Amino acid sequence: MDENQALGAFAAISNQTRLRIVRMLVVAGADGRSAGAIAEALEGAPASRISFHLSQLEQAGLVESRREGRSIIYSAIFPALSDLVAFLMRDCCEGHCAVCDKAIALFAKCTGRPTHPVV
Amino acid sequence: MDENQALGAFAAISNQTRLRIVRMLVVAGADGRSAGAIAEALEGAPASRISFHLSQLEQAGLVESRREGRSIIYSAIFPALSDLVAFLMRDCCEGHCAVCDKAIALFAKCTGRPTHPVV
DNA sequence: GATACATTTCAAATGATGTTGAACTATTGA
DNA sequence: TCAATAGTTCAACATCATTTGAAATGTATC
Repeated sequence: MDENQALGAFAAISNQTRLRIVRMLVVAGADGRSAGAIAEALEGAPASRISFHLSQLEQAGLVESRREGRSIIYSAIFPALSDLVAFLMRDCCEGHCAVCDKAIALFAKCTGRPTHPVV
Repeated sequence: MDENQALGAFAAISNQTRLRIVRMLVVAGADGRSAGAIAEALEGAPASRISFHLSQLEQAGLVESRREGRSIIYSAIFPALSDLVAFLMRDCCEGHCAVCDKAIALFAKCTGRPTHPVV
């Protein structure tokens, strides 16, 4: 992850609607959630607005989409989230912080599947 | 950390100058860095601009400042950073992701001091 | 192949953010 | 107390992001 990707990703989650979507998709894991279900969870939001924000998130590399029948299913890209955290905390305390190093390494192992092996 | 604090924090680090400052202060650890030293590292930036961004970061709760003689020293607020990460990844995979839970718990232990005990 | 459903695209209006230099405040030391 | 150093505040200007409904696209079902 380079600086521009990180800036795009942070800009993406600095909007209320988009932050809510990302958190929703983090909880949903690899299964993801359809655009319609996302819009419904964010009650009162017109479809065009959700679509705009979903495409911003996809642009930022934080979520991906796949078509399933009439629906489009969005899911979080977990490696992108862990890279983002790593970008922010890298070289913490002049590189002498073993605790952060460990946390960064652990985040890199989250795949979005609850069944992944516990390290 | 509530949603509004998280939104403010993400907005803060979605600007190039501010992201560079935060990363610089993450590396610097608890010692921090003076406003002048920060401006110098970001060559070409007028003092008023750095000052504006530092106050935005302080407003967002990500950095704090203390006066030392003529200088004002800024440093990262490490618990705020770890809370921010936790806010984003909380309840990952419907709460069934032991790896993320572990990583979140570790980040909470980083104090910004390279000498803190390795857990 | 017509209809309903799920979602995206578009253009116009609105609102929020970032940059600049000049003037201001606070601290130190001669 | 005067000058030098370190940062901050201000107001004007420029730029970018968000919301909206209406129209368009792609997919399933009758």
